[in-house]
Order: sequence, then structure tokens, then C-alpha cells
Amino acid sequence: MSQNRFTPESTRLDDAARAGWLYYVAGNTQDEIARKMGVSRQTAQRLVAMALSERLVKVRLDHPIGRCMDLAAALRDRFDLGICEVAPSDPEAPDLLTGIAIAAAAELERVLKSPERRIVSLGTGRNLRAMVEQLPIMSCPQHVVVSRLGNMMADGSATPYNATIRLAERIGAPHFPYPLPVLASSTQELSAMQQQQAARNTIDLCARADLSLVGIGQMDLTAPLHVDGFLSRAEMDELSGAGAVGEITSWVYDQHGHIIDCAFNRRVASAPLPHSSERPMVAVASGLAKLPAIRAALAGRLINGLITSEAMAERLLS
Amino acid sequence: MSQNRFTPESTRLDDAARAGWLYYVAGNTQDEIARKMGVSRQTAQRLVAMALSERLVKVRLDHPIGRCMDLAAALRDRFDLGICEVAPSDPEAPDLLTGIAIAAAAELERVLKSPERRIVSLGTGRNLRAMVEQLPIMSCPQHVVVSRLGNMMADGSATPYNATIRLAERIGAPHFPYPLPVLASSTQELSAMQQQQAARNTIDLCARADLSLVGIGQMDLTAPLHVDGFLSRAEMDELSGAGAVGEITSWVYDQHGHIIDCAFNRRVASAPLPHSSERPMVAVASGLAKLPAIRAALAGRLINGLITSEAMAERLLS
DNA sequence: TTGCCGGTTGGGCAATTGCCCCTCCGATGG
DNA sequence: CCATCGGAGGGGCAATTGCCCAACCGGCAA
Repeated sequence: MSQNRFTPESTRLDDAARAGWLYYVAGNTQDEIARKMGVSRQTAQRLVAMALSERLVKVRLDHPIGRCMDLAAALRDRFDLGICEVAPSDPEAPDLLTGIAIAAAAELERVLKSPERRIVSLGTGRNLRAMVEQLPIMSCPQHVVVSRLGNMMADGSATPYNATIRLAERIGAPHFPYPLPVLASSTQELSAMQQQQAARNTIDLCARADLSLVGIGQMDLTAPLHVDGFLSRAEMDELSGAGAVGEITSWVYDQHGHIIDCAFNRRVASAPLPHSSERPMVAVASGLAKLPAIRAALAGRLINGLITSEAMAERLLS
Repeated sequence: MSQNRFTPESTRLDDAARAGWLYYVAGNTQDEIARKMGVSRQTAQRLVAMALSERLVKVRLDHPIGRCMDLAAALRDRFDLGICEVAPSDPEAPDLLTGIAIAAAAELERVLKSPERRIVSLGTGRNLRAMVEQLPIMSCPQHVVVSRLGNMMADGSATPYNATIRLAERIGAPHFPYPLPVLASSTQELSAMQQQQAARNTIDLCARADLSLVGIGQMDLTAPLHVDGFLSRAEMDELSGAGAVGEITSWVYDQHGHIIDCAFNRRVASAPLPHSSERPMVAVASGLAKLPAIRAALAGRLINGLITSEAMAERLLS
């Protein structure tokens, strides 16, 4: 009541956080919380539920599950990966975002803990965005966050799932948005764009990134590129006809993991994918539909790291 | 499965981790977990409980208040406090009055909500005054507000920051101003004053207060006692020489939280501070300058409750 | 004023969870 | 061989939790 007068909804969240803390950290029952906070049991229950639904409470499991570690080791071995993490799957929801996001956040956090300056480059996508949400709030002004591709659609509007800004905000690091759109309208325009100092600087940062995290897009009707409107149905059919199975930061590649030489790729403005680099280029991806895309990216060594689900790991190894 | 034969208990932990993951991350019920893992519901429950007891699950609250509650819990534990609240600090104004005032007001409001008669005794200071301003207007004629110290300066003028009157007005409760000045001119005069029926009655109310809220004053050039003219520069230097680090309702104490036996304290007319009382004696204080004063008050158990800022809580614990 | 509307509260009940206690099973030792 | 023992599994019940629904509250328009 009283405290609500000033910042109603922020105080309600505060109460939710407090209730969540009392419940999950202090181990109170909802009755005790109700008593301590001077509200009814039902309200306490609502606050706890809100802490959950507003993603105020983050749960992490600190135990390497043997099966997942085995799968990760097998993937590392088979595909010569530097970084590989496998998150447990719920058999009935095998590609729940949260598990993979937590695993990816842990990997990212490891790098961010360094006192030395680190450059982290990010792609886009739900997975990366969910990853950032799982990261604890930390202060890392020594690092740099850079985006590997634009967040503007052709008409200038921003794409959703922008992970770079969120990450930079969360860890208090300077960040470099990608100064070009996702696609240029022509090869000529692209060349001109790439001459800009800002573009050259950002692309250079991407090339020197100490950790790159990217999503992987499949090439079917649910393809992120298509859903987000970068690729018309006709273009996509054409690309599929040319053997496209997946894309990373909009670079479309075939089943061998080779970037396809095509009109579309010649308009892609994203930072180039490094060739068999020493630097970690880690894909964060799951979902049955992405299987061929992930397999190809691994085969072609477009990536040298993978964070995925138990279910996907099993399929990749079979 | 296969790994069981070699490290049975590690597999049990694995199962616990998996069960915990399915429960806390994937949101399954224990029945579903039991079905998916092929065990009985009871076993699933045991596994989930084990994940908890083995500290496999780590819960984090991503809301400023979460950190505050951690700090408050640590302070409560370290200094054996009954009431402890830590308000979030704005990094750029770590001791902003408002946050602490809101926290203190919430604590006060909890007591005021009681239908039973409660006696609330107050000290003085900006913090308490700000606290009262944060309190909702409510009708509490059943309670009693009493001041722990005078609001008259030597010349009879009133001190600013009088919280008692404001609080009484705001909640519509009867109130007892402190019928003596802050300082008597001599020990003899003080004894005479304390014989007055009104004084004895008020002091008695203070001793029986169900909640006492006081400020803490530091002992440097910005000391409230000095700024408000109760303590000359020379007197303060003398007290500092005698080890004074802080004061509560004008009672000056040393770094161990012991009221100093000195000429000044023998003239202090404020209600006595209860010794290790069961009744809540809560300090509302923040500001870097007050650190030694707060630390000493905690050490000497002059207070058994504290409402402070995140920044101060961190310093107190470090 | 009245009545509607969105949002919050508390009662009550069903689902879920925590836990006691008994049983079973394998190991151990007499 | 049998008695004992400790640990895991399961039945069952009480406590806790989740959620639906009706009541209530404050704002707003008629």
C-alpha cells in the first residue's frame, strides 16, 4: 500500500523479488512469507509466481550430468571442437530454450570473468537473447561487445532479439552495434558501405573477437531469414535449389558447410566468418529443424564450438 | 546407465541433477519426472530434494532487491540483529535518503498496521524525517508516538527534522514530545528535570516502546551535534580525544559501542538507551561518514536493528 | 448517482509435495 | 545357515501450493 504510491509497478516487482527471495533462497513457506510481508497467503503466492514469470529468479544446476558430459566429449572429439556444451533435455520438450541459454551464459561468463580486455562478438537470435537473460549482472567495463551483423531491416526498422545491446547493458561494457544493415541492396552498394571507417573498424573487431557466439538458421519455411522478412519465398526456394541448408549471421551455406557463391551472399553485409580460425566461433543452437544446418556447419568448420541440447547432441552423433 | 557400475554415487548425483533440472528449469512436476526417468514418484521427490541438499541448484534473483536481502541477511547474521533492511543504492548517489526512508517506512508501517496499541519512539534526524514523509496517511489512534529526546536547543528554539510530531500528525495518533531539552546545563539541573512527572512518564514510555527508530550521528566536523550547535568545536575535539566515534540521540559512544563516561554525556537528557533489550531499537542510517559510528553501535549492541543502504551494508560486511 | 470495467483480494478446493514409516533387498558377520 | 543391519523403495497422509471463482475496489463514463 504505502510504498506503492511512488512507483507502483516497480514496488510490486520489488515485492515479488522479496517474496521470491524468501521462498527460493531463504526457504520459507508461502504462509511464512505472507506473515513476514504482512499480506495474505494468496498474495504471497502471487508474488512468488510473479518472481518466476517475470524471470526474476534464475535457477542454475551446478553438476555435470554424466550423460551430457559424455555427449559433449564425443562431439568435441568427432568434430574437433574447442568449446562444446550439452544441456539436458526434457524428453517431452527436447529443445527448451532455457537449458541451452544457461549453458551458453556460463560459457560466456567464463570469458567475461577475465580481468584482461576481451572482445565478444555476437550474432542474433532467440537463443542468444535468452542467453543474455541468464547472465548475472556484472561489471565488466574492460571488455568490448560487438555485433557481427546489422539489426536493421531493409526499411530501417530494428530486428528483434538484439542480444548485443542487452549484453552490453547488463555487463556495463562499451558496445559496437553493427553499422550496416543486414543486406545491401546491391553488391556495389555493399562495397561502398564497407569502405566506411566505422564499418571497417567494427568488422576488424569481429575478426579479432576472443569469443564469438552465433545462432544457426535452418533453410525451410520456418527459416529465421524468411520469417524476419530478409528472404522472400522465391529467393529461399532458389537458395534451397542451390543446396543451401543453413545460415550463420545471414551467410548461407550448403551441406558441406561451404558459403554458397550466390547473389544473396554477395549482398550480405555481416562480418565475414573467419576461416578455420583459432578464435572460438561458437554456435548456440537447438531444435530438430536445425539438424542439417548444424551438421553442415560442423562439417565445414564454419564453427569450432557448439552449445546445444542433449537431444540434438544425440542426433549429431548418430 | 553404463556408468553406474563404477561410480554409483556419482550417478545418483547425476540423477539428482537431472531431476533437479527437470523440476526447476523445465518445470515438470515430480510425477512427470518420475515417469520420464522411470522411477517412482517418491524416488523422484528424493532426487529433487537431494539436488537441493547437495547444493546442486543455485538460485539467483535478478532484481536489485535480491542483493539487498542477501546483505540484510548477512548483517542480521553477523551482528545478531532482529530487524535489518537494506535499501538498493543508486551507484551515483549511494546514500540517497529516499530508498532508506521507504524501507524504514515499510518497517514502521508493519508495526502501525497492528490493531493493538503500539508505542513507537523516535529519535531525530533527516533520515527519520524522510521516513515519515514516505509513510502513507493512515488512521492509527490506537498507537502512541513518543520522542526519545528533546527538540529544544539551549535557547529554547526547536530543532529541525522533528519526526515525532510529523508522524503523529500523519497517522492521527497521540504523541508525547520529549519534555526536556537535549542537554541540561549541568548534572544537577538534569537530576532535577528528571524528577518531573512528565519526564518520568515519557522516559518510561520510551523504555516500553514496541519499536524505536533512531538516527546515528558521526563525530567529525559534519557531526549533527556540532552542526546543530549542541557541541562546540572544542568540546567535540575533546570527545574525539576520548575515543568518541558516534552518538545516538545525543549519547556519545566509543568504537566499542560503549557510552563514554564524560562530562557531556552526564548532561544528556535524552531517554536512556536500553541495554541489550528485547525491544527493537533500530538505527536508520547511511552515509559514508557514519561508517565507524554504525560499526561501533552494532559492535556494542546499542542497536539490535539497522536500516541502511546497500553501499553501507557492503562496507559494514567487508 | 449508477453501472460497467479492469484489476486485486481472499475463500476454498484440488493437485502437488514433503515426510513418516514400513518393507524389501543385499551385505555382513556370527 | 541364519540374524542383523543399513540403505533404497513405496504407501499413505498431512502440509503446502496452484488456481478458479466470487467479492471488492477505484476510476470512469453515462
